[in-house]
Amino acid sequence: MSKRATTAKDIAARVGVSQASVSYAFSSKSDKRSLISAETRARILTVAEEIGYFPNRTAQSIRTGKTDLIALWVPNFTNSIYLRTMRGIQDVAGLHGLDILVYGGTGATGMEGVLRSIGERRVDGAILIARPLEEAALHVLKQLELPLVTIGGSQTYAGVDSVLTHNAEAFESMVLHLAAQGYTRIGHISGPLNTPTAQERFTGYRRGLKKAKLPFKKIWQREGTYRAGSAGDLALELARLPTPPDALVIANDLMAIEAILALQDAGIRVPADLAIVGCDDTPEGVVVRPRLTTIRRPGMRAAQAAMKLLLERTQGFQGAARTVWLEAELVIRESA
Amino acid sequence: MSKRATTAKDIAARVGVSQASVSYAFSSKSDKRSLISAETRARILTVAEEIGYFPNRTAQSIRTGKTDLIALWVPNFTNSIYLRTMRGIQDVAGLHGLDILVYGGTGATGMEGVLRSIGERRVDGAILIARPLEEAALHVLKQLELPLVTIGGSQTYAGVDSVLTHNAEAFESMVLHLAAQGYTRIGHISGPLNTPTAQERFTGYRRGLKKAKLPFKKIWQREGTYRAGSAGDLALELARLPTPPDALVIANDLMAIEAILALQDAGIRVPADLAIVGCDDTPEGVVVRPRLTTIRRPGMRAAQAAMKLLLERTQGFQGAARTVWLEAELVIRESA
DNA sequence: ACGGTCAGCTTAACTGTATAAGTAAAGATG
DNA sequence: CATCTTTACTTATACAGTTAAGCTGACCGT
Repeated sequence: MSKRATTAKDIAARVGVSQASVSYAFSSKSDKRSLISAETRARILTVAEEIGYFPNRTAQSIRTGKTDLIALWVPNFTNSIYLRTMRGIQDVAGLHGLDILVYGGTGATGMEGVLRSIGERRVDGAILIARPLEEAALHVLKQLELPLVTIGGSQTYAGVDSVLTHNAEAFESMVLHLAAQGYTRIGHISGPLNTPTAQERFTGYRRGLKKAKLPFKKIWQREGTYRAGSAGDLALELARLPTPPDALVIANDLMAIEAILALQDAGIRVPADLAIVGCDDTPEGVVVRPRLTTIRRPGMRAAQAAMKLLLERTQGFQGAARTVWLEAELVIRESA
Repeated sequence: MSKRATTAKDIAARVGVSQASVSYAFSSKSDKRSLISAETRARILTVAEEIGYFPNRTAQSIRTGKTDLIALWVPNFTNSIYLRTMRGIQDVAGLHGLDILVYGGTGATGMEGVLRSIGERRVDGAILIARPLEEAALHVLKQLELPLVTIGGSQTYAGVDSVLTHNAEAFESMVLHLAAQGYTRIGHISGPLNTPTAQERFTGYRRGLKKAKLPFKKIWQREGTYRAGSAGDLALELARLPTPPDALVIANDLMAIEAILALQDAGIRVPADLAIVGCDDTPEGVVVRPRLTTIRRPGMRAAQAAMKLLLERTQGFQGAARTVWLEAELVIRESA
């Protein structure tokens, strides 16, 4: 908004009509009453084109009460599944004329700053990807009476629509897949067990063992961080046990790949000596040798489901909070 | 904006002051005139907190002429360098109270839709990452008289601030590095040669050969796509030449990794038989064995530089268009 | 010829905020 | 003690649009 942007009034003056007519020219949705003649409309649009005039969406918002903006709050996005989801949300949003305000991590001003901004901007809705919500944050968001959808995180919140993936089931299936391949000593490296996702995956792993009638041995289980750095050592620890596991279900691809590389560096063959599976289907999984067998969460479909929930709310749906469950998919490659 | 959001007027009524006082309470920047007493201000803020009131930024914008919004137009973000840059921009923007509208690819409504939206939203500025701009798009953007910064793309546009990376120099250095390692038959797989980036990298490669006094052989050069799918075959073609190159400079990591994997599948050792280097420093490069030697473009610093240019413009700087050049960095790992 | 309808405009009243200008009371100054 | 400041408000207007309501003239049927 360098100098002074051209306004509807400018166009009106130039064409010789009232400002209201300019507004009608741009919004004419063949309504009940006749609002403007095709001729006048054409004259207005022509001049607008020449001058380079667009209606000011900000001014529109203040009158109509809609911003056509949705807030998207993502974790420090490095994980490609969030990227898929972001893309999906963008695509659907684009189809509905919505633009996206992206908030990353806790931003420069912290969680509170993000919430404040979301509130001040009067967005039409918000989507939170894989964000564990603290009580205080949830309270603020609810007070905004904002259509709100969470994606992932293995958790729902009272009164909030959410899209979740059947993670436990996927891990269960993965264990059954391993069992079917003949693996019998299946270990696990989890995420931080104070997070719901890590718990859920752990649960799925144990349910899988039970269904496959395989033993759960605490000694074959380790708690990791989901992050880079420690999974290699944990995998080596397990591999060097007197009775080592013959397969390892690892809670995400990042750790799984670290494990593969560390094992190989130590001369342990994957999957011959120790099979490895991960979860997330990151691009790196296709590059490691052996290619990583993993679980693909439906990022794109989650995005679409979330947008559907959100749009229904913005269009007035008032019912109770809903939860959409999506299936994850096994991607069988070479590491198990 | 479900029902009717609470407004400054509501707060005013509740506290028993005028709407203007509420406005002053929120904006009081110890200015020249005394605008509101600390006492009244506290009462107002307390009530606002209770009700959960935030000033409506949309309404503020229309009055002040600033949206505190910047548009960020990124390619179909799958490449991690764009992620680094996005993160960097977010961080800096956050520090200045700016929120980010993200537009991806050409959006659902195409390039025109994106431009229209940027225009209508009256953003305070726009940053375009690695977007080759068509004449028409550039025209529209200029007509908006919008602070505009491009990042990457090896191209500048008249009147537009830009941040570029010394790509040619980096490729030149890389060739010199290879020469220093004793490689003498250095080939190249480029990106699509109708793009400026691909040309620039090609140029750097040739300049490197010249400086190292090594021959450029057309037969050791192939044109790739930057995308997945073809680089493996091209690398194999080169490797099977009667006199094959002993090192390959490849225009990006994605193709370089494909090349490594394809060569290894064919029993060709990397780097013993054929060394490979890439460009971008993607996370996959750390996962391939041998680890990929590559060029790291300064995504974070590019973001910071771009924000600096943009902020200067939004704060009124009117000078001629500037170009900031950044150095890329060699990341020497194992593949060469 | 005359009231009625309706298309096609204009006028005016909003939207939520910032801010200039006005005002009443208290405090400072001579 | 009268006057001038200063403080702390209120009132009113502007921002750039939307939209209800009013107005005008052309066309219509009777």
